[in-house]
Amino acid sequence: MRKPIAVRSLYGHVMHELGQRIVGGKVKPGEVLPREETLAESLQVSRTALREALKVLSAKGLIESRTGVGARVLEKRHWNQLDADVLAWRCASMPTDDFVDKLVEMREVIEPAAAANAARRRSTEQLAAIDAAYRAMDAAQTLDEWTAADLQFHDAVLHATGNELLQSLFSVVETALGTFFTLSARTAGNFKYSLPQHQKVLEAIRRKQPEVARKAMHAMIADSQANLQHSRGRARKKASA
Amino acid sequence: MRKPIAVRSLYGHVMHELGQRIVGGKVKPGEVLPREETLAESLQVSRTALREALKVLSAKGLIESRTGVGARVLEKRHWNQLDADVLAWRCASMPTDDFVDKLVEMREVIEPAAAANAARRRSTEQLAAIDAAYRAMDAAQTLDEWTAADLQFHDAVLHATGNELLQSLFSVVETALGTFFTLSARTAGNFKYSLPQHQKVLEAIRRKQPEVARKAMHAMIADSQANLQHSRGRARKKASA
DNA sequence: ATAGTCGATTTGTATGACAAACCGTCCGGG
DNA sequence: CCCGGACGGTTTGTCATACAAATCGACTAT
Repeated sequence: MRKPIAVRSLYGHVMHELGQRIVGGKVKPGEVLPREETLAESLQVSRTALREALKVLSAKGLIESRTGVGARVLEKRHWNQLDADVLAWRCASMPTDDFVDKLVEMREVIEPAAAANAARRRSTEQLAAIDAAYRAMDAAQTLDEWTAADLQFHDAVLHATGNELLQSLFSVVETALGTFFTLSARTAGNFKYSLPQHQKVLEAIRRKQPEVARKAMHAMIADSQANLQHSRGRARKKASA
Repeated sequence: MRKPIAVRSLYGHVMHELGQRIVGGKVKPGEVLPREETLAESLQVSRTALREALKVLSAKGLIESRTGVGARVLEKRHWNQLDADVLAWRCASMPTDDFVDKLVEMREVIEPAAAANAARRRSTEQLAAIDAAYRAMDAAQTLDEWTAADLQFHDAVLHATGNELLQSLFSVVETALGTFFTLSARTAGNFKYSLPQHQKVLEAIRRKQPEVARKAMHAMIADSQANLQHSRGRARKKASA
């Protein structure tokens, strides 16, 4: 009796399975899922476990259960699009260019503003955290180390704003950076190319220069976007060749 | 604050009760809740209903259940701060000045950027929706009508960005506007005073002038913030008198 | 033709039972 | 004395079953 290593709880498995089906478009908004008893049987779990999964999906705004009717898939407009799971499900298959653009746009809204606020209000400890992340990026030997340190850097900047609401948007930044690493052309060859840009952000926050920090962060995002466009072009050419 | 739903499901009641206790600070991060059987008894529900509530709270990042240990309240850093329920619970009692400032800050990050993007990309239908909301604000006779139309206006602007991730931040804007209406000094006397500012945003979006729209939205938020500061001053004076 | 009623369907809640994971304790060996 | 492993109590995780409540559609009476 072997169990997968990445052990998730039973209900977690069910939730992911159904969540991916919905977000992936296998069942469309307006449709109703099979009745709980049937679903539970087809997923090999008890109705209890299934129902807990449905409750959480309902909390994420994906479905709505009504007695006598069933669980209906809600319109995308009701989905909790910023939820980490929902974002992950949207990236489960290769994300569309359209979606990547929206992620980049979110970064452009969030991160320059965050950098500016961080430059205004960062504490000494918060600056130290950003600095530590920067040094970890500098010291990174592998792509994995770099990725982890990069995420830590952006998280530390959000944290330094002192606004926990802003920090909760990290799931968006995380997803955006994740797809960037997946799609980007340069990551394989020279994954450290954006280090100087990170340094500029760090220094601006250290010196408490909000507008400098904002522009530095903006430049960094714009550059990574250009990078994406570039690799997109290559992918196109490759596909049509 | 307004009550969205009159009758809630049983598990919904339990979830709100526990959610408020946690967010309100009655049980602090690190503490563990009583065991499920005890909690269920004290809340007069079955373990089934209680567990569904706990699952959803867990999905919102408020608690973590581990077998053999119990349900532990997580650090605030893990909370899903952008969740509509979590925001509502933070406003359940009179929100702290600190929290209101953070809400305003979020608006300053989100809405000017959204207005600019809306001005860039709005469709004819999306513009019509913003226009309709504006006219509803103009025609409002009561504070309730105004409030509803105002929310609709800001939602329509977010929608017009065409970025559903951005639109999911409406819960934040909604909460911010809600506390504004609760706390603001001017709402009682002349609740329509911000109509011209909304008109400027509308016109800029109509004319597809991103930077004009951004500045108009920014001015609107800055003004409402000033308004809040003003009523805060009065509240202070009153309290110390 | 329409309103009201009834019944079939599906979710909501309750209850009891057991499995699985966790924690502290106790015990034995070094 | 110190330390590691086994053991048992505690708590959550999952399952099975039963019934209550809500909903929708069809049928009936007027």
